[in-house]
Amino acid sequence: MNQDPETSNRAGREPISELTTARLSVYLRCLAELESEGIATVSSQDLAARIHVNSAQIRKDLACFGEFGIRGVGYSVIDLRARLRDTLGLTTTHAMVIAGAGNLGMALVNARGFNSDGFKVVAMVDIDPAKTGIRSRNGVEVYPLSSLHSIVKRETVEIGVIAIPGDSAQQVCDFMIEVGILAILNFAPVQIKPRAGVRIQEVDLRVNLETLSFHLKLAEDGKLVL
Amino acid sequence: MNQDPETSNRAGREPISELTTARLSVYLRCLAELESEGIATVSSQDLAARIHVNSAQIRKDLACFGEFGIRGVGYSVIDLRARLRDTLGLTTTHAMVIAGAGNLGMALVNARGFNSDGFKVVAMVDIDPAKTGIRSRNGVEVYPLSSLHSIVKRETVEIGVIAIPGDSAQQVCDFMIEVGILAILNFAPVQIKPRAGVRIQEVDLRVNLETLSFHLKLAEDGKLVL
DNA sequence: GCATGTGAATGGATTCACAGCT
DNA sequence: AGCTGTGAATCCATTCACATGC
Repeated sequence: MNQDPETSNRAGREPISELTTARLSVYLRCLAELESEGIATVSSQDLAARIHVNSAQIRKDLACFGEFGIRGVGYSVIDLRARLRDTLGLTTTHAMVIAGAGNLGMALVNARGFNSDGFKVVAMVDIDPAKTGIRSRNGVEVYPLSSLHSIVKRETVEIGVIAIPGDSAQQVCDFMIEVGILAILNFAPVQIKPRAGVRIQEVDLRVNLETLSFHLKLAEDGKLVL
Repeated sequence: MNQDPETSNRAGREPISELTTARLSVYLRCLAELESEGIATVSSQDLAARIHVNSAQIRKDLACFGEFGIRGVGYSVIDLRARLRDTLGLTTTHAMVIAGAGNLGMALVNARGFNSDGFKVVAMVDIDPAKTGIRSRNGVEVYPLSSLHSIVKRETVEIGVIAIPGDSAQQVCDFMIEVGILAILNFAPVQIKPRAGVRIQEVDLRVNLETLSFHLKLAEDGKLVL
Protein backbone atom coordinates (compact mmCIF):
# COMPACT_ATOMS: atom_id res chain seq x y z
CA MET A 1 0.00 0.00 0.00
CA ASN A 2 3.07 2.26 -0.34
CA GLN A 3 3.79 3.42 -3.86
CA ASP A 4 6.41 5.87 -2.61
CA PRO A 5 9.12 4.95 -0.09
CA GLU A 6 8.81 8.38 1.53
CA THR A 7 5.09 8.05 2.17
CA SER A 8 5.24 6.75 5.75
CA ASN A 9 5.25 9.77 8.08
CA ARG A 10 8.07 12.34 8.18
CA ALA A 11 6.81 15.60 6.67
CA GLY A 12 3.68 13.51 5.94
CA ARG A 13 2.72 13.09 2.31
CA GLU A 14 -1.00 12.56 2.70
CA PRO A 15 -3.23 14.19 0.10
CA ILE A 16 -4.98 16.76 2.39
CA SER A 17 -8.50 17.28 1.12
CA GLU A 18 -10.28 20.50 0.28
CA LEU A 19 -12.35 20.32 3.44
CA THR A 20 -9.34 19.66 5.61
CA THR A 21 -7.54 22.64 4.10
CA ALA A 22 -10.42 24.94 4.96
CA ARG A 23 -10.43 23.65 8.52
CA LEU A 24 -6.67 24.10 8.89
CA SER A 25 -7.24 27.75 8.13
CA VAL A 26 -9.84 27.94 10.87
CA TYR A 27 -7.54 26.16 13.33
CA LEU A 28 -4.82 28.63 12.45
CA ARG A 29 -6.96 31.61 13.31
CA CYS A 30 -7.92 30.01 16.59
CA LEU A 31 -4.28 29.29 17.42
CA ALA A 32 -3.37 32.90 16.75
CA GLU A 33 -5.98 33.93 19.30
CA LEU A 34 -4.71 31.37 21.80
CA GLU A 35 -1.16 32.58 21.32
CA SER A 36 -2.16 36.20 21.89
CA GLU A 37 -3.95 35.06 25.05
CA GLY A 38 -0.64 33.60 26.19
CA ILE A 39 -1.84 30.00 26.23
CA ALA A 40 1.04 27.61 25.60
CA THR A 41 -0.66 24.29 25.12
CA VAL A 42 -3.99 23.17 23.71
CA SER A 43 -5.71 19.81 23.42
CA SER A 44 -7.87 18.68 20.54
CA GLN A 45 -10.83 18.85 22.91
CA ASP A 46 -10.11 22.49 23.77
CA LEU A 47 -9.91 23.38 20.10
CA ALA A 48 -12.99 21.33 19.33
CA ALA A 49 -14.94 23.26 21.96
CA ARG A 50 -13.90 26.67 20.56
CA ILE A 51 -14.57 25.79 16.97
CA HIS A 52 -17.69 23.76 16.24
CA VAL A 53 -15.95 20.49 15.36
CA ASN A 54 -15.40 16.97 16.60
CA SER A 55 -12.07 16.46 18.39
CA ALA A 56 -11.18 13.32 16.45
CA GLN A 57 -11.63 15.35 13.29
CA ILE A 58 -9.03 17.79 14.49
CA ARG A 59 -6.54 15.08 15.36
CA LYS A 60 -7.07 13.44 11.97
CA ASP A 61 -6.57 16.73 10.18
CA LEU A 62 -3.41 17.51 12.10
CA ALA A 63 -2.05 14.02 11.55
CA CYS A 64 -1.64 14.97 7.88
CA PHE A 65 1.80 16.29 8.63
CA GLY A 66 3.32 13.71 10.96
CA GLU A 67 3.04 13.33 14.70
CA PHE A 68 3.10 16.64 16.43
CA GLY A 69 1.12 16.47 19.62
CA ILE A 70 2.32 15.26 22.99
CA ARG A 71 0.25 12.42 24.41
CA GLY A 72 -1.28 13.20 27.74
CA VAL A 73 -0.73 16.93 27.15
CA GLY A 74 -1.88 18.26 23.80
CA TYR A 75 -0.26 20.48 21.20
CA SER A 76 2.19 23.34 21.66
CA VAL A 77 0.30 26.39 20.45
CA ILE A 78 3.40 28.08 19.07
CA ASP A 79 4.78 25.03 17.32
CA LEU A 80 1.46 23.97 15.87
CA ARG A 81 0.76 27.46 14.60
CA ALA A 82 4.15 27.60 12.93
CA ARG A 83 3.49 24.23 11.35
CA LEU A 84 0.10 25.28 10.02
CA ARG A 85 1.45 28.53 8.64
CA ASP A 86 4.09 26.53 6.85
CA THR A 87 1.63 23.94 5.54
CA LEU A 88 -0.68 26.63 4.20
CA GLY A 89 2.21 28.43 2.55
CA LEU A 90 2.05 31.55 4.67
CA THR A 91 5.73 31.84 5.55
CA THR A 92 6.41 33.62 2.29
CA THR A 93 4.35 36.66 1.32
CA HIS A 94 2.08 36.37 -1.73
CA ALA A 95 1.73 39.46 -3.88
CA MET A 96 -1.83 40.16 -5.04
CA VAL A 97 -3.51 42.42 -7.57
CA ILE A 98 -7.15 43.40 -7.31
CA ALA A 99 -9.05 43.99 -10.54
CA GLY A 100 -11.78 46.56 -9.93
CA ALA A 101 -11.34 49.69 -7.84
CA GLY A 102 -15.00 50.06 -6.95
CA ASN A 103 -16.45 49.70 -3.48
CA LEU A 104 -15.71 46.00 -3.32
CA GLY A 105 -12.10 46.36 -4.47
CA MET A 106 -11.57 49.18 -1.98
CA ALA A 107 -13.13 47.15 0.82
CA LEU A 108 -10.81 44.26 0.07
CA VAL A 109 -7.62 46.26 -0.36
CA ASN A 110 -8.14 47.81 3.05
CA ALA A 111 -9.15 44.57 4.76
CA ARG A 112 -6.76 43.39 7.40
CA GLY A 113 -6.81 39.83 6.14
CA PHE A 114 -5.58 40.98 2.74
CA ASN A 115 -2.49 42.71 4.03
CA SER A 116 -1.01 40.53 6.72
CA ASP A 117 0.45 37.15 7.47
CA GLY A 118 1.31 35.92 4.00
CA PHE A 119 -0.56 38.32 1.75
CA LYS A 120 0.02 41.79 0.39
CA VAL A 121 -1.97 43.76 -2.17
CA VAL A 122 0.60 45.46 -4.41
CA ALA A 123 -1.74 47.16 -6.87
CA MET A 124 -5.25 47.58 -8.13
CA VAL A 125 -6.22 47.76 -11.79
CA ASP A 126 -9.35 49.23 -13.37
CA ILE A 127 -10.63 49.82 -16.90
CA ASP A 128 -12.08 53.20 -15.94
CA PRO A 129 -9.33 55.77 -16.76
CA ALA A 130 -10.82 58.14 -14.18
CA LYS A 131 -9.71 55.73 -11.47
CA THR A 132 -6.05 55.69 -12.51
CA GLY A 133 -3.78 57.18 -9.87
CA ILE A 134 -6.26 56.97 -7.02
CA ARG A 135 -4.88 55.42 -3.87
CA SER A 136 -6.65 53.34 -1.26
CA ARG A 137 -6.68 54.44 2.38
CA ASN A 138 -3.75 52.13 3.01
CA GLY A 139 -1.81 53.52 0.05
CA VAL A 140 -2.32 51.01 -2.77
CA GLU A 141 -2.45 52.70 -6.18
CA VAL A 142 -4.86 52.11 -9.06
CA TYR A 143 -3.38 51.46 -12.51
CA PRO A 144 -4.94 50.97 -15.92
CA LEU A 145 -5.71 47.39 -16.79
CA SER A 146 -3.12 47.55 -19.55
CA SER A 147 -0.28 47.76 -17.07
CA LEU A 148 -1.22 44.47 -15.47
CA HIS A 149 1.47 42.57 -17.34
CA SER A 150 4.33 44.74 -16.17
CA ILE A 151 3.03 44.86 -12.60
CA VAL A 152 2.77 41.09 -12.42
CA LYS A 153 6.30 40.72 -13.79
CA ARG A 154 7.85 43.38 -11.59
CA GLU A 155 6.20 42.30 -8.35
CA THR A 156 5.94 38.56 -9.08
CA VAL A 157 2.21 38.65 -8.42
CA GLU A 158 0.78 35.20 -7.77
CA ILE A 159 -2.81 35.96 -6.86
CA GLY A 160 -5.44 37.94 -8.72
CA VAL A 161 -8.74 39.08 -7.26
CA ILE A 162 -11.76 39.66 -9.48
CA ALA A 163 -13.81 42.48 -7.95
CA ILE A 164 -15.66 43.66 -11.03
CA PRO A 165 -19.39 43.49 -11.77
CA GLY A 166 -19.84 40.20 -13.60
CA ASP A 167 -19.95 40.51 -17.36
CA SER A 168 -16.28 41.31 -18.00
CA ALA A 169 -15.07 38.88 -15.33
CA GLN A 170 -14.17 36.05 -17.69
CA GLN A 171 -12.17 38.37 -19.95
CA VAL A 172 -10.21 39.93 -17.12
CA CYS A 173 -9.65 36.48 -15.71
CA ASP A 174 -8.27 35.23 -19.02
CA PHE A 175 -6.00 38.25 -19.17
CA MET A 176 -4.73 37.56 -15.65
CA ILE A 177 -3.91 33.99 -16.58
CA GLU A 178 -2.24 35.16 -19.79
CA VAL A 179 0.15 37.42 -17.91
CA GLY A 180 1.10 34.67 -15.50
CA ILE A 181 -1.16 34.85 -12.48
CA LEU A 182 -1.49 31.41 -10.88
CA ALA A 183 -4.41 31.74 -8.49
CA ILE A 184 -7.63 33.70 -8.70
CA LEU A 185 -10.18 34.70 -6.11
CA ASN A 186 -13.41 35.48 -7.95
CA PHE A 187 -16.24 37.59 -6.51
CA ALA A 188 -18.12 37.98 -9.77
CA PRO A 189 -21.29 35.92 -10.06
CA VAL A 190 -20.05 33.79 -12.93
CA GLN A 191 -18.53 30.35 -13.09
CA ILE A 192 -14.99 31.00 -14.34
CA LYS A 193 -13.84 28.47 -16.90
CA PRO A 194 -11.03 26.48 -15.29
CA ARG A 195 -7.58 26.21 -16.89
CA ALA A 196 -4.85 23.70 -16.16
CA GLY A 197 -2.27 25.03 -13.72
CA VAL A 198 -4.47 27.86 -12.45
CA ARG A 199 -6.36 27.60 -9.21
CA ILE A 200 -9.68 29.39 -8.97
CA GLN A 201 -11.62 30.07 -5.80
CA GLU A 202 -15.18 31.27 -6.24
CA VAL A 203 -16.94 33.40 -3.64
CA ASP A 204 -20.54 33.27 -4.74
CA LEU A 205 -22.68 35.63 -2.70
CA ARG A 206 -25.83 34.70 -4.50
CA VAL A 207 -25.41 31.07 -3.48
CA ASN A 208 -24.97 32.17 0.12
CA LEU A 209 -28.06 34.34 0.05
CA GLU A 210 -30.16 31.66 -1.56
CA THR A 211 -29.01 29.14 1.02
CA LEU A 212 -30.28 31.47 3.71
CA SER A 213 -33.54 31.93 1.86
CA PHE A 214 -33.95 28.19 1.56
CA HIS A 215 -33.56 27.71 5.29
CA LEU A 216 -35.94 30.56 6.03
CA LYS A 217 -38.50 28.81 3.91
CA LEU A 218 -37.94 25.51 5.70
CA ALA A 219 -38.43 27.21 9.05
CA GLU A 220 -41.64 28.86 7.84
CA ASP A 221 -42.98 25.56 6.58
CA GLY A 222 -42.61 24.21 10.08
CA LYS A 223 -39.63 21.94 9.69
CA LEU A 224 -37.55 22.57 12.76
CA VAL A 225 -34.17 23.98 11.76
CA LEU A 226 -31.57 26.43 12.88
CA MET B 1 -38.36 2.34 4.96
CA ASN B 2 -41.23 4.88 5.13
CA GLN B 3 -41.74 6.42 8.53
CA ASP B 4 -44.18 8.96 7.10
CA PRO B 5 -47.04 8.05 4.77
CA GLU B 6 -46.48 11.28 2.79
CA THR B 7 -42.82 10.56 2.10
CA SER B 8 -43.21 8.85 -1.28
CA ASN B 9 -43.01 11.56 -3.97
CA ARG B 10 -45.57 14.36 -4.37
CA ALA B 11 -43.98 17.68 -3.37
CA GLY B 12 -41.09 15.45 -2.27
CA ARG B 13 -40.11 15.51 1.37
CA GLU B 14 -36.48 14.47 1.10
CA PRO B 15 -34.03 16.23 3.42
CA ILE B 16 -32.04 18.18 0.73
CA SER B 17 -28.46 18.48 1.92
CA GLU B 18 -26.32 21.57 2.24
CA LEU B 19 -24.33 20.67 -0.86
CA THR B 20 -27.45 20.03 -2.89
CA THR B 21 -28.86 23.41 -1.88
CA ALA B 22 -25.75 25.19 -3.08
CA ARG B 23 -25.96 23.39 -6.39
CA LEU B 24 -29.64 24.21 -6.82
CA SER B 25 -28.63 27.83 -6.65
CA VAL B 26 -26.08 27.28 -9.39
CA TYR B 27 -28.62 25.44 -11.54
CA LEU B 28 -31.01 28.30 -11.06
CA ARG B 29 -28.55 30.85 -12.38
CA CYS B 30 -27.84 28.65 -15.35
CA LEU B 31 -31.56 28.25 -16.07
CA ALA B 32 -32.03 32.01 -15.99
CA GLU B 33 -29.37 32.30 -18.67
CA LEU B 34 -30.98 29.55 -20.73
CA GLU B 35 -34.35 31.25 -20.44
CA SER B 36 -32.96 34.59 -21.56
CA GLU B 37 -31.37 32.77 -24.52
CA GLY B 38 -34.84 31.57 -25.41
CA ILE B 39 -34.09 27.89 -24.88
CA ALA B 40 -37.22 25.99 -23.90
CA THR B 41 -35.91 22.59 -22.90
CA VAL B 42 -32.72 21.31 -21.33
CA SER B 43 -31.41 17.85 -20.52
CA SER B 44 -29.33 16.94 -17.50
CA GLN B 45 -26.41 16.39 -19.88
CA ASP B 46 -26.72 19.91 -21.29
CA LEU B 47 -26.72 21.38 -17.81
CA ALA B 48 -23.89 19.11 -16.73
CA ALA B 49 -21.80 20.37 -19.62
CA ARG B 50 -22.39 24.04 -18.77
CA ILE B 51 -21.75 23.65 -15.09
CA HIS B 52 -18.88 21.42 -14.05
CA VAL B 53 -20.96 18.55 -12.68
CA ASN B 54 -21.97 14.98 -13.37
CA SER B 55 -25.36 14.60 -15.04
CA ALA B 56 -26.57 11.92 -12.62
CA GLN B 57 -25.83 14.34 -9.82
CA ILE B 58 -28.14 16.88 -11.39
CA ARG B 59 -30.94 14.37 -11.80
CA LYS B 60 -30.55 13.23 -8.20
CA ASP B 61 -30.62 16.80 -6.96
CA LEU B 62 -33.70 17.65 -8.99
CA ALA B 63 -35.45 14.47 -7.90
CA CYS B 64 -35.68 15.99 -4.41
CA PHE B 65 -38.96 17.59 -5.36
CA GLY B 66 -40.81 14.89 -7.23
CA GLU B 67 -40.66 13.91 -10.89
CA PHE B 68 -40.38 16.91 -13.12
CA GLY B 69 -38.52 16.00 -16.26
CA ILE B 70 -39.92 14.40 -19.37
CA ARG B 71 -38.20 11.14 -20.31
CA GLY B 72 -36.65 11.22 -23.72
CA VAL B 73 -36.77 15.02 -23.73
CA GLY B 74 -35.39 16.73 -20.65
CA TYR B 75 -36.68 19.52 -18.43
CA SER B 76 -38.78 22.53 -19.32
CA VAL B 77 -36.52 25.49 -18.61
CA ILE B 78 -39.36 27.74 -17.51
CA ASP B 79 -41.06 25.18 -15.30
CA LEU B 80 -37.86 23.97 -13.71
CA ARG B 81 -36.73 27.50 -13.01
CA ALA B 82 -40.05 28.30 -11.38
CA ARG B 83 -39.76 25.15 -9.30
CA LEU B 84 -36.24 25.99 -8.15
CA ARG B 85 -37.18 29.55 -7.28
CA ASP B 86 -40.00 28.18 -5.22
CA THR B 87 -37.85 25.56 -3.51
CA LEU B 88 -35.22 28.13 -2.61
CA GLY B 89 -37.84 30.49 -1.25
CA LEU B 90 -37.35 33.20 -3.86
CA THR B 91 -40.98 33.76 -4.79
CA THR B 92 -41.43 36.10 -1.84
CA THR B 93 -38.99 38.97 -1.35
CA HIS B 94 -36.75 38.90 1.71
CA ALA B 95 -36.02 42.22 3.35
CA MET B 96 -32.39 42.67 4.40
CA VAL B 97 -30.44 45.09 6.56
CA ILE B 98 -26.71 45.59 6.18
CA ALA B 99 -24.71 46.45 9.29
CA GLY B 100 -21.72 48.55 8.30
CA ALA B 101 -21.81 51.35 5.74
CA GLY B 102 -18.14 51.14 4.83
CA ASN B 103 -16.80 50.10 1.46
CA LEU B 104 -17.95 46.53 1.88
CA GLY B 105 -21.47 47.48 2.93
CA MET B 106 -21.72 49.93 0.04
CA ALA B 107 -20.44 47.32 -2.42
CA LEU B 108 -23.07 44.88 -1.22
CA VAL B 109 -25.99 47.28 -1.14
CA ASN B 110 -25.33 48.21 -4.76
CA ALA B 111 -24.71 44.65 -5.91
CA ARG B 112 -27.27 43.36 -8.36
CA GLY B 113 -27.62 40.04 -6.56
CA PHE B 114 -28.67 41.84 -3.38
CA ASN B 115 -31.56 43.69 -4.96
CA SER B 116 -33.32 41.32 -7.28
CA ASP B 117 -35.18 38.06 -7.50
CA GLY B 118 -36.12 37.48 -3.88
CA PHE B 119 -33.95 39.97 -2.03
CA LYS B 120 -34.12 43.66 -1.21
CA VAL B 121 -31.87 45.75 1.01
CA VAL B 122 -34.20 48.05 2.94
CA ALA B 123 -31.65 49.84 5.12
CA MET B 124 -28.09 50.04 6.32
CA VAL B 125 -27.08 50.68 9.91
CA ASP B 126 -23.78 51.99 11.27
CA ILE B 127 -22.39 52.97 14.68
CA ASP B 128 -20.61 55.97 13.20
CA PRO B 129 -23.02 58.93 13.61
CA ALA B 130 -21.29 60.70 10.71
CA LYS B 131 -22.70 58.06 8.38
CA THR B 132 -26.33 58.60 9.40
CA GLY B 133 -28.44 59.91 6.53
CA ILE B 134 -26.04 58.97 3.78
CA ARG B 135 -27.62 57.12 0.88
CA SER B 136 -26.12 54.48 -1.36
CA ARG B 137 -26.03 54.98 -5.11
CA ASN B 138 -29.20 52.96 -5.40
CA GLY B 139 -30.92 55.00 -2.71
CA VAL B 140 -30.67 52.93 0.46
CA GLU B 141 -30.31 55.09 3.57
CA VAL B 142 -27.95 54.68 6.52
CA TYR B 143 -29.47 54.73 10.03
CA PRO B 144 -27.92 54.61 13.48
CA LEU B 145 -27.56 51.13 14.89
CA SER B 146 -30.08 52.02 17.58
CA SER B 147 -32.91 52.17 15.08
CA LEU B 148 -32.38 48.58 14.02
CA HIS B 149 -35.22 47.33 16.15
CA SER B 150 -37.85 49.60 14.64
CA ILE B 151 -36.59 49.01 11.09
CA VAL B 152 -36.76 45.26 11.52
CA LYS B 153 -40.29 45.49 12.91
CA ARG B 154 -41.55 47.97 10.31
CA GLU B 155 -40.07 46.22 7.28
CA THR B 156 -40.23 42.63 8.60
CA VAL B 157 -36.54 42.18 7.95
CA GLU B 158 -35.53 38.54 7.86
CA ILE B 159 -31.87 38.71 6.86
CA GLY B 160 -29.01 40.66 8.41
CA VAL B 161 -25.62 41.17 6.79
CA ILE B 162 -22.53 41.72 8.94
CA ALA B 163 -20.19 44.01 6.98
CA ILE B 164 -18.19 45.43 9.86
CA PRO B 165 -14.50 44.95 10.64
CA GLY B 166 -14.39 41.95 12.97
CA ASP B 167 -14.21 42.84 16.64
CA SER B 168 -17.76 44.13 17.11
CA ALA B 169 -19.25 41.48 14.84
CA GLN B 170 -20.45 39.17 17.61
CA GLN B 171 -22.15 42.03 19.46
CA VAL B 172 -23.94 43.34 16.43
CA CYS B 173 -24.92 39.80 15.55
CA ASP B 174 -26.39 39.25 19.01
CA PHE B 175 -28.30 42.49 18.66
CA MET B 176 -29.68 41.44 15.30
CA ILE B 177 -30.90 38.17 16.77
CA GLU B 178 -32.40 40.00 19.74
CA VAL B 179 -34.52 42.21 17.52
CA GLY B 180 -35.82 39.23 15.57
CA ILE B 181 -33.57 38.69 12.56
CA LEU B 182 -33.68 35.03 11.53
CA ALA B 183 -30.77 34.64 9.13
CA ILE B 184 -27.33 36.23 9.06
CA LEU B 185 -24.71 36.52 6.36
CA ASN B 186 -21.40 37.19 8.07
CA PHE B 187 -18.37 38.71 6.34
CA ALA B 188 -16.41 39.38 9.52
CA PRO B 189 -13.50 37.04 10.15
CA VAL B 190 -14.95 35.53 13.30
CA GLN B 191 -16.88 32.36 13.97
CA ILE B 192 -20.29 33.62 15.10
CA LYS B 193 -21.69 31.65 18.02
CA PRO B 194 -24.74 29.78 16.70
CA ARG B 195 -28.17 30.15 18.28
CA ALA B 196 -31.17 27.89 17.95
CA GLY B 197 -33.60 29.12 15.32
CA VAL B 198 -31.11 31.45 13.64
CA ARG B 199 -29.30 30.47 10.48
CA ILE B 200 -25.78 31.81 10.00
CA GLN B 201 -23.84 31.75 6.77
CA GLU B 202 -20.16 32.59 7.05
CA VAL B 203 -18.20 34.09 4.16
CA ASP B 204 -14.63 33.71 5.30
CA LEU B 205 -12.26 35.49 2.95
CA ARG B 206 -9.22 34.47 4.90
CA VAL B 207 -10.07 30.80 4.44
CA ASN B 208 -10.39 31.38 0.72
CA LEU B 209 -7.06 33.15 0.50
CA GLU B 210 -5.28 30.53 2.53
CA THR B 211 -6.74 27.79 0.37
CA LEU B 212 -5.21 29.52 -2.65
CA SER B 213 -1.91 29.89 -0.84
CA PHE B 214 -1.93 26.20 0.04
CA HIS B 215 -2.39 25.20 -3.57
CA LEU B 216 0.29 27.61 -4.72
CA LYS B 217 2.64 25.93 -2.32
CA LEU B 218 1.69 22.48 -3.58
CA ALA B 219 2.37 23.58 -7.14
CA GLU B 220 5.76 25.00 -6.17
CA ASP B 221 6.72 21.81 -4.40
CA GLY B 222 6.16 20.01 -7.65
CA LYS B 223 2.93 18.18 -6.95
CA LEU B 224 0.94 18.58 -10.12
CA VAL B 225 -2.27 20.47 -9.42
CA LEU B 226 -4.58 23.00 -10.93
C1' DG C 1 -34.14 6.20 -29.63
C1' DC C 2 -33.34 9.15 -25.92
C1' DA C 3 -33.28 11.07 -21.29
C1' DT C 4 -35.29 10.62 -16.79
C1' DG C 5 -35.43 8.56 -12.19
C1' DT C 6 -33.33 5.43 -9.09
C1' DG C 7 -31.32 1.12 -6.79
C1' DA C 8 -26.74 -0.50 -6.27
C1' DA C 9 -21.83 0.36 -6.09
C1' DT C 10 -18.28 3.20 -5.04
C1' DG C 11 -15.68 6.61 -2.82
C1' DG C 12 -14.91 10.11 0.95
C1' DA C 13 -15.35 12.15 5.16
C1' DT C 14 -16.67 11.88 9.97
C1' DT C 15 -17.00 9.65 14.13
C1' DC C 16 -16.08 5.94 17.36
C1' DA C 17 -13.28 3.62 20.39
C1' DC C 18 -9.11 2.13 21.97
C1' DA C 19 -4.12 0.99 21.92
C1' DG C 20 -0.01 3.41 23.05
C1' DC C 21 2.73 7.07 24.92
C1' DT C 22 3.89 10.67 28.56
C1' DA D 1 -4.66 9.78 34.76
C1' DG D 2 -4.92 12.23 30.26
C1' DC D 3 -4.57 12.93 25.40
C1' DT D 4 -2.71 11.66 20.96
C1' DG D 5 -2.78 8.86 16.81
C1' DT D 6 -5.31 5.64 14.16
C1' DG D 7 -7.81 1.28 12.54
C1' DA D 8 -12.62 0.13 12.16
C1' DA D 9 -17.28 1.48 11.70
C1' DT D 10 -20.51 4.66 10.16
C1' DC D 11 -22.45 8.08 7.61
C1' DC D 12 -23.06 10.86 3.53
C1' DA D 13 -22.20 12.07 -1.32
C1' DT D 14 -21.16 10.88 -5.90
C1' DT D 15 -21.22 7.98 -9.74
C1' DC D 16 -22.67 3.98 -12.39
C1' DA D 17 -25.86 1.53 -14.95
C1' DC D 18 -30.25 0.27 -16.17
C1' DA D 19 -35.27 -0.24 -16.04
C1' DT D 20 -38.96 2.88 -17.12
C1' DG D 21 -41.56 5.91 -19.87
C1' DC D 22 -41.97 9.46 -23.55
